[in-house]
Amino acid sequence: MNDSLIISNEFYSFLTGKVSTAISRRLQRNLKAGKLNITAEQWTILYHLWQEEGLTQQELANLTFRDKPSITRLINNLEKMTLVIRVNDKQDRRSNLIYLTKEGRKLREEGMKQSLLTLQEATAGLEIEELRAAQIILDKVFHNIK
Amino acid sequence: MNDSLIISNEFYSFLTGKVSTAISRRLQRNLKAGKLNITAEQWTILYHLWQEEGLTQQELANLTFRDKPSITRLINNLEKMTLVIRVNDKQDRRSNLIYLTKEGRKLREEGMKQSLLTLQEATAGLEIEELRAAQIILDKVFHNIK
DNA sequence: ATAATTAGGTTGCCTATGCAATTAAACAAG
DNA sequence: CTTGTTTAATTGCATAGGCAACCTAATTAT
Repeated sequence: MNDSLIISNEFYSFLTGKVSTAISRRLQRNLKAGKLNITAEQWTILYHLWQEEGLTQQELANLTFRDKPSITRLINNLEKMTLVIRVNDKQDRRSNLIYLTKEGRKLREEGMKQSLLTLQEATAGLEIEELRAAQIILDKVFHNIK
Repeated sequence: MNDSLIISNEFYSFLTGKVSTAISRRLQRNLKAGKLNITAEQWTILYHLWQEEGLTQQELANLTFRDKPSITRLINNLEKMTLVIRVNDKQDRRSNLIYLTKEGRKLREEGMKQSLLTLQEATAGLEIEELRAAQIILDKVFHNIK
């Protein structure tokens, strides 16, 4: 058994979600503490819309690494909550352009605040260089299997 | 805006599941290619049982970082598939001890093979030292927010 | 002993996800 | 044109997840 096998179990458990689900749950808790009634997944959609509105569902799927049906349902729920609206694209009638409602825009400040807090909690005591190093390694992993 | 904010977006997207969902999907595909009709989540349960049978559901919950209801349902499905069985603990009648069936044990070789393949695909071209470094950093993150 | 608390599991409710199949619009080729 | 292909989105089906409430068995305290 070589070195890569020796470390595999531990490393595997990290990559298969241990850390990311912990972060996701923490984000969820922080959002709730900030009186935001949205899920962590809904946050990822809103996050991109807070940066740029009028994205198509396909673009949101690419940005959040989900499949199209997942986006359809997330947008369904966000629309029910009147945080976003679908606007049919006049240029390409197959596409929906997703816009925030006033209500959706109002959540931006608190949403960004709670996600930044989550990030700070997650990376407390870590050096910038460590974070960069981890990012580079994870990036390589992602490109291997994406 | 300080350094930690500058890198936050990228790093955040990695931590919130980009890499782990990619691995999970790859594992799922590899299991299927190996003719194993189990989900990646079921694999994580079987993985621990292949190492030690007779674990309680609570122990499996701790090992896989899931809550108890999630384990209840995973075991329900695995039991329906006749891969595991619940055995009521005579010492502590609150607990179920989970054992593999013959059929469940038979999946071990192929299951481990496909997960090892997935790990190798994910970490191709990476140095052992890089993996160790990433593991240490992710471990710190996990301990910050677990 | 008995009451109060803790611990293991289950159920209900709601959200999220992946895959496969489908519809409808856009585009390309003949 | 019109046929064939690609692309955006939706729907169906099945699994999985968290949280809260609950039940029962075990443990602790009085």
